[in-house]
Amino acid sequence: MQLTITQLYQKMRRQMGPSGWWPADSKEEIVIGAILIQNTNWRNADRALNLLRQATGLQPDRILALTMDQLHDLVRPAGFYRNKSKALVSVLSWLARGNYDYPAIRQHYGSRLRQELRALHGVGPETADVLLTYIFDVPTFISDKYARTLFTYLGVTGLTDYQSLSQRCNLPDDFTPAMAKDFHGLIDEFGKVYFHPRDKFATSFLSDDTLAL
DNA sequence: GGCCAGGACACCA
DNA sequence: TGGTGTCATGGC
Repeated sequence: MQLTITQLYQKMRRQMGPSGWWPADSKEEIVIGAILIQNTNWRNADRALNLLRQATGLQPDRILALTMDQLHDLVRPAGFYRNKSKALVSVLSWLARGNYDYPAIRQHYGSRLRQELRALHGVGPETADVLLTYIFDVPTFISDKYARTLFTYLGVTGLTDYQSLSQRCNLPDDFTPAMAKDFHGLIDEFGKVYFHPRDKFATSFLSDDTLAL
């Protein structure tokens, strides 16, 4: 069957249930996790997250009070620890300037919020969209590797990099923040189950479907 | 022992 | 404006 974005979301939601994404106890934990997870498996990112939790309770001001050597040691298990430490400092100190008042920050920057996020060190196109969706409640389609693989699986061609899909896929206006969060979670959970390195296109409940963008 | 994981950036032409 | 190299760890 030929599906729209909304129909695809509904079908995945029916088959898989709520994704529960992003699993975290606070928005600050999501911000930190979004940086630690970059190009890294969750096991390693979670190790670093737990080291940071033990050391600081994941309180941004306590993280910003660490020396760079201390931060490096905590972030190390996640890999790219120099880059990620620098990214944590740049993003958390920017949020600190807004007193971690996310609605107020969103209000202040308005439609320029994404470009402000992109200007922070360590925030590329994907992390910016993750922060928009999960921190600022701006429903955004996150065209990460799993999304591109899924959409290719559904017959969409030419999805070579992040922006190739990002430019073509906007969420319908009726997508709420909760739906956007859930949709991304479902896409990534689907990818983990059905897209293995050796068998990228396993049989699934979407095998007979195509997608219309 | 190579490949990969919920990317981003510096450098270069 | 794009293409390529680098950043790092741990599991399989």
